[in-house]
Amino acid sequence: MTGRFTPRLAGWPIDPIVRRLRTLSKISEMEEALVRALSDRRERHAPGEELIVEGQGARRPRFVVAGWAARQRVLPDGRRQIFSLILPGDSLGLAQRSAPPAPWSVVALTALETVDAEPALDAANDGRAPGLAQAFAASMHEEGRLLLDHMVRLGQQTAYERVAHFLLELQRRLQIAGLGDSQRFPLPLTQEMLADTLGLSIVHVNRTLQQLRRERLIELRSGVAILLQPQTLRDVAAYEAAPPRRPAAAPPLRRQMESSPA
Amino acid sequence: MTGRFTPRLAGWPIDPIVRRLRTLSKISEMEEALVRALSDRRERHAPGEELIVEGQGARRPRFVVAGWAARQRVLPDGRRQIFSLILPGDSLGLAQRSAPPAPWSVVALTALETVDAEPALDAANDGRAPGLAQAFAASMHEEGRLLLDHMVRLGQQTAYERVAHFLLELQRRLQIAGLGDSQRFPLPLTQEMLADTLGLSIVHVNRTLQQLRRERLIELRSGVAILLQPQTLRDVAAYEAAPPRRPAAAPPLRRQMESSPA
DNA sequence: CGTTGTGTTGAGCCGAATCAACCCCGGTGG
DNA sequence: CCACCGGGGTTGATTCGGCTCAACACAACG
Repeated sequence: MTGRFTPRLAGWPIDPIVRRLRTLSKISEMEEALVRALSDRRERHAPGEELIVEGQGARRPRFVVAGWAARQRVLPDGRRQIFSLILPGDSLGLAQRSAPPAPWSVVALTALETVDAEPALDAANDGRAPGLAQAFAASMHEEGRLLLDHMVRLGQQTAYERVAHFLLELQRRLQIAGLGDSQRFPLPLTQEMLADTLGLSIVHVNRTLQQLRRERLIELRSGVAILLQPQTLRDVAAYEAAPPRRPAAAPPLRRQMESSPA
Repeated sequence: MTGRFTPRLAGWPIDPIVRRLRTLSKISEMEEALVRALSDRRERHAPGEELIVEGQGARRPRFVVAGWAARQRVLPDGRRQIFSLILPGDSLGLAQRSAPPAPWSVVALTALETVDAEPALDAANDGRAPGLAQAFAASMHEEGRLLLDHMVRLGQQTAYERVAHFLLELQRRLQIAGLGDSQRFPLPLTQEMLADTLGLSIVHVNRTLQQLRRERLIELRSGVAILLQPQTLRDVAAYEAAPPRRPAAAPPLRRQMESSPA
């Protein structure tokens, strides 16, 4: 389904999770074993299935082993905004244990495989797995950072910049999970999903992707994306993978907003 | 500075904080006293001052007593996106104690007054103030919800909807803090700040506000906003103050994105 | 009294949405 | 085996929301 990238190392299906956690914190042998043991409670989800329903009490925390999901909200008139994509190795509902009803839903975009993260989370919370605890904390911070990145895309960037920036984000995240390399990665999204993510129309996503292909910056074939010129993409998208460092522009102000009807 | 709304009850300057915490959780007498005692460590900030610098280690947690601030990021080319406004009663850096460098900055938009929240946070964390602990947790969830609301505005709504929706959010938050009522509230923002918040140009913010005034939905005078027809605004903005409840549209899918160069 | 910041207004342009076909492909069922 | 169907991708024509540019008004301030 997700192409040649997904299974790869048969026998180590939860590898993406371990790989990602390792980049977030130092994980002990015991902790890794604990995570690998999660594969017991595996679960499959069909595309379109809602793992978290907006306004409902939280479900149990899960890790995504394979497939993609989306955190989203749908407006009364049918418009939908995808807040973030949930990729293999990502967690889901970690912070929602004693939380109020979620103001968003999570739906499977592709065929999806998850495992119950509760045992790992418990171990982290009661001090048995400090490495995991730190990794989970880091994971939640990363999530927040990605959310803000996305907000900048939506609020400030052009379609061209948005697509470039978003592809770079996917490349980086998927490489961390052990899927794809510094250029190629699986991209099992329809243009409609991309549109709902990036706040663009389907047609315009299509044309923007074509422009990027025409300019030989990217290549798209059968669910696989290739960044032909990652650096050029980073330049056009003002993409910075790591926490940036700037001189800080602090705009002052004097008066308040006034209105005089002309 | 912020007009007739800000000081009001001289002698109870941190009232907004207490009011807001009360709506988030049940607060005991002792906890309230603890919060009121924070006014010791008051601090003033000039407009433009950066309370949190992007990429820097966290500063201590604070409550805003009076004035407005913004959580924002500035792009290399000068564009800036304001992620959220921080109003009187709001907290600042509650979750950033043992956190990595913030991927955003916080700057004072008006003259600002804050107090050190550390004593309250400590009391909440070590079990002395369970009510505060719950209020802080709720506060962080609220913050996340507002962030997602904002993302929907940026990604899916028109300028007209965005402005209406945003004004409604401000009205609700300020009323909770005890500033303004169900219609009027202080609005010490320049149109440029509004533009950077809503992802619009200054000129277009101006025209959109004028349209809302022309249609007699709002009124703006010397730093005070009045929602003349809140319900109409709610309708046009698809605004829901409380966690919504929908039938859930789950879009299925089949194939992956394909590309055939025509 | 100039200067600066903010709000306002008009003209023109452009990025992106909309509308409407059409193609290709895989699946289905007669 | 093939006609049909539906989802996804592509394309052209057209519209339009929002941006840019440019000027000007007004108030606060030094």
